[in-house]
Amino acid sequence: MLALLRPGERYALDLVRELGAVDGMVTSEGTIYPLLSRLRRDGLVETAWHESPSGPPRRYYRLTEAGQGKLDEFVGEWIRFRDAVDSLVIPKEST
Amino acid sequence: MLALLRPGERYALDLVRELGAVDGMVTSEGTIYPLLSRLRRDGLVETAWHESPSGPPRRYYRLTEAGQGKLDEFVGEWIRFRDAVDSLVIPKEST
DNA sequence: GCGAGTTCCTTGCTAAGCATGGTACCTGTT
DNA sequence: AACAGGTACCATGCTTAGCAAGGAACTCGC
Repeated sequence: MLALLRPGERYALDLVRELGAVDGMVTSEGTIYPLLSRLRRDGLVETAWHESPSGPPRRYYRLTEAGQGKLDEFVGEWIRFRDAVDSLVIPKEST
Repeated sequence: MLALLRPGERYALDLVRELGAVDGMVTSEGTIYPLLSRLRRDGLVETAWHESPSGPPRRYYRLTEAGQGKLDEFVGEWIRFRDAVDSLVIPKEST
């Protein structure tokens, strides 16, 4: 989620659609809205309302400093976790 | 969990220690006993009691056919998920 | 027969995912 | 002006998972 916001601000439904388009990812509004609320509560994202060209106003989410830091931290954890799972899950070659 | 059992049968505390020794992994008894029970309930592992050289008897877990299949299936999902997260999380180079 | 080490498992709290449903705004049509 | 359809927000309620904590039971050495 935080990574999706790195390039710039986005609104919720847009994020849902983006994730849905990525192979191997699953999400729905019921997941994303509570998640974004938590990120906001924890100060990792900020929001601002902007008008929409077609519909009600949108709440745009933007990374904070803390959010950027948390993302960097997560990337490190992810790399370690990923490599750990790889080492367990992918059979070693014995050739 | 299933991957840890691929090489052969193991008992629960042994699995906890193995996971604890892997960098980036966290577990505890409170997590894996319920997990192993679920795997057994779902027919993905079988168990057998063997005596221990030092303590009460141990319950050894072994992959079933179904468990092997589930593991293979998971590996495919893992690869797709892993690559999806990588593509989102790791900044692309613009050089 | 008692304490220490080992092994098994359960209970209870908390948090997350997600389907569902509900509200509000905007625009175009009648 | 009403209303229908699309867009966007968010909350409720169910289910499940993780995990710390605690408890029972076996074995061995003293």
